[in-house]
Amino acid sequence: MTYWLVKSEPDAWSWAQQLAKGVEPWTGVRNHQAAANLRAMKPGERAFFYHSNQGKEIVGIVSVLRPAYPDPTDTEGKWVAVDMKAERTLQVPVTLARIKAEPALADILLVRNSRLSVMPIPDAAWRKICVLGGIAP
DNA sequence: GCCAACGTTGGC
DNA sequence: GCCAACGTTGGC
Repeated sequence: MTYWLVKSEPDAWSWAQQLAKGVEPWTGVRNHQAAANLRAMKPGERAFFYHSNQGKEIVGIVSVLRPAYPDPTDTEGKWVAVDMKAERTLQVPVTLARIKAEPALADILLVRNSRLSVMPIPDAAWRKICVLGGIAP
């Protein structure tokens, strides 16, 4: 069971929209490392939903409803999408600043590689962020 | 708005 | 195959 984090610019797709819609295809990933992570996702695995650019905070949790399939927005057919389902909203959003202030979280890819949009999150970091977010892991 | 980090493109 | 130029992402 791997935990994940996915980024979305709230201008393009916000947590409020995800909550309202429930299930949404996660499309448009055009980076090989991120795409490899999408391909590794299994149904039922969970991911933090992070608002990039505006907010810069983890706001919710989604789960993988449908694993990797050809991204319908890719005409060449070489990239993949997954379907994400809204699970729950964090009691307290966990900001990037808060994460950076936490020595135990200094090594996560969100901090180490700010440009990666889909990444795995180690179990211990997942639990820590859930605590910071005011929810049970 | 700026810029660092990173990926991609194209000339050689 | 190297690397400079350029574009994009995303934090500040």
